[in-house]
Amino acid sequence: MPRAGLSSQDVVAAAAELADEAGYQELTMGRVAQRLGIRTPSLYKHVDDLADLRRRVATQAVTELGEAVRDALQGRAGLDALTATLTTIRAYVTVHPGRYAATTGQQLTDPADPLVTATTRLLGSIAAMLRGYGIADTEMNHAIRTLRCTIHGYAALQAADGFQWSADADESFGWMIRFLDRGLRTMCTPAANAAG
Amino acid sequence: MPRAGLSSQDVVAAAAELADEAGYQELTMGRVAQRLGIRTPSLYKHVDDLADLRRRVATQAVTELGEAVRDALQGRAGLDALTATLTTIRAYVTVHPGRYAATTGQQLTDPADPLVTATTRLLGSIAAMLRGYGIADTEMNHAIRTLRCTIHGYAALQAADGFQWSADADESFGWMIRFLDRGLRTMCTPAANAAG
DNA sequence: CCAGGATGGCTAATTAGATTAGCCTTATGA
DNA sequence: TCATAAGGCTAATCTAATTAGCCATCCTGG
Repeated sequence: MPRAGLSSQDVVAAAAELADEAGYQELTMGRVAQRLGIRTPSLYKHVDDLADLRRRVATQAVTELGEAVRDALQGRAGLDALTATLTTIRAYVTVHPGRYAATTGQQLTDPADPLVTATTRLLGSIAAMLRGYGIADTEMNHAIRTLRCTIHGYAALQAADGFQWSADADESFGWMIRFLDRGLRTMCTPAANAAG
Repeated sequence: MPRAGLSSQDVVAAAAELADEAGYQELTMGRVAQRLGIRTPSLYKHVDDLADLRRRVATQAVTELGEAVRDALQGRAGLDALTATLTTIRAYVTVHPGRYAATTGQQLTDPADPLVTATTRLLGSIAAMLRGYGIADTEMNHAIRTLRCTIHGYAALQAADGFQWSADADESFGWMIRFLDRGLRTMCTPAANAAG
């Protein structure tokens, strides 16, 4: 019988597509194997187990997202860069809800973990974007974490049920961007800090 | 043999405690039954299935959170109210990570669903808090959604791994509150809106 | 007090899904 | 050419959810 000749990458790719198409809860060893045209136990030649597969899908998602954001930031600064970042992330999660869902709930403990590396890279792009706002180095960590919460919250809610937010979801998205922009601009003026 | 005499509430309460203590991924029918001193199939006299149990835990979490926030907002306004809201939510998620984890990934489609009702109530408290900032009615939905994303993002990350954020997690939390406060204050001044 | 249904527990059995053990063929490369 | 690693397979095991059906307890009305 002809050999399929799969790599771990192929398995993860199939799993990612399945999660996007059928929902993250449908990401099972059986369905991934079926999609690849092999029997379930054969998957274990390529991934350790289901937890490993899920984590690899999450890693792929954060990696792709990081690359998309990095590309989107080319030549942009300030509000333009912020808008590009959030728009890119929204587009990614809309197209790949299953992949993003794989990232939620993952632990980020081991520094050598590829998922941690990918996350660090993505946060690095966000840091670069923030630098254009003149955020002081001492406050950079706080700003990154704050933005990360908002972005992750938006993405997680979007991935979970795509927002029921009736017709004005786009307006709310735009409002959120302006809100973040104003917050960043007022947080980095000495006067505003003194006033706080 | 003596009857345990359990109600659905008892089962959900046991499940919620288990999720907090052992982690959401350990929330299984078997472990809940064990904790209640009954056999697994007996649980089905009180809940439909595991998905139902998970959803009930999520509903309890959002309900408790809504009540805590409502209480914390008594007699407060502006930055004081914002701080109280976020501090309350952070405290809740720290004590009850498993319950909060149950809320992530739940669909909010059916308006008659208790989880949707509880979520609406919680968002209502946040709306009341925002009203103190003088947010225009036309922008209230945008503001609520934006704040919801930040809060959910923070809570989800906190519930997932409790933040690795070294020692200055408290400072970042304070920074985030000030950031939101400034954003809300500048978003509701006509001058700022005209400038944007 | 007693019949009788509803309730809430149980055991046994089924199902689905993950995982492991061990076989066997293909591909590869000394 | 043949030894061997890699990658597929079947069969079996294990865990967890779920269903079927039994039986004791409880409560209620006569």
